[in-house]
Amino acid sequence: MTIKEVCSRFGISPDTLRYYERVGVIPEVHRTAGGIRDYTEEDIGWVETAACFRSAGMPIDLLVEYVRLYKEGSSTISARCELLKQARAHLLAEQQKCKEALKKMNYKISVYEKAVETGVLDWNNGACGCPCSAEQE
Amino acid sequence: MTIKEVCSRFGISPDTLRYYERVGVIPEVHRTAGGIRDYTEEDIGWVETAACFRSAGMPIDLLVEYVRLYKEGSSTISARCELLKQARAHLLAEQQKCKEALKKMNYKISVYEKAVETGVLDWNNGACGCPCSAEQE
DNA sequence: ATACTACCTGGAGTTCACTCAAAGTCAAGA
DNA sequence: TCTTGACTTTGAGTGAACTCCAGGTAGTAT
Repeated sequence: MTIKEVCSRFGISPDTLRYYERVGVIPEVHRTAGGIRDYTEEDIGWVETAACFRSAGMPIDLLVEYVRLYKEGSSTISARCELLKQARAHLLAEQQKCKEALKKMNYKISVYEKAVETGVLDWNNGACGCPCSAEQE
Repeated sequence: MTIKEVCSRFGISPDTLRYYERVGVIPEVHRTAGGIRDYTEEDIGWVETAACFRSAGMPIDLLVEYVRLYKEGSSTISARCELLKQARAHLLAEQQKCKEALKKMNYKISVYEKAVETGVLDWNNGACGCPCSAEQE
């Protein structure tokens, strides 16, 4: 599979894919005799994993370290397991932050929707624990 | 409340707080006669909101635009409402990406935990739809 | 054989969100 | 009053993650 096909499949630019390979977010990709990248299913699996974790905000370093350990072979299995658990903690923290932001956001939107109807913003902070006191008008 | 107290309350550096004010993520903060920032409850409300949304990955521009509209007064209420809905969509997308990454991560960890016990990595891709074919060893 | 397009590399440039430094001011304690 | 330490501004510097560019090669269509 060409780089272009992989790009359109995952919504990543060719520059980004080459960058990922260069810094080690994914292992070296298979090439044609002429030196052009020809992604195997295995390569694509790595790209999908990298794209998934990156889109969730996982830092590059962590993915690079994982690939480094992977290349070292089965002696690093437990190290990789620890790394993944650390990565999971990171993701759970991100998810929690999203949740909190969404809670706050939903409250703000509900107040604004009422205001769009009535023309008056009516914050009711104490009741919801949402710190919107700064926005009384 | 001094800048230091606000910082320790939200885990933000003084530089970051001043930066937020400078670029307009939060409105101008109240000052003492000597020109030193003295955060009111209202100011703190803005900081909390900014910190919450920023930690969830909301871009600075969006928050700046919201504050800009807020300062323009009640004529921008419906515009602000639209902006918040757009922001919510952004957060929901983030949350979804976290969820997908966690699903993949949990599968990988489960495989690795088994491998740490047995010493053998045993991917079972077809069964879970998880693209881990790149990591068979 | 000749275009033409997509790919290659190495390295420089960009964007975002801070973060730091320099030089000066404010405020409390000895 | 002097010192000390926290605050102020302006502007430059940093790190992460791309993104672009120049100059060259691969592969296909005519």
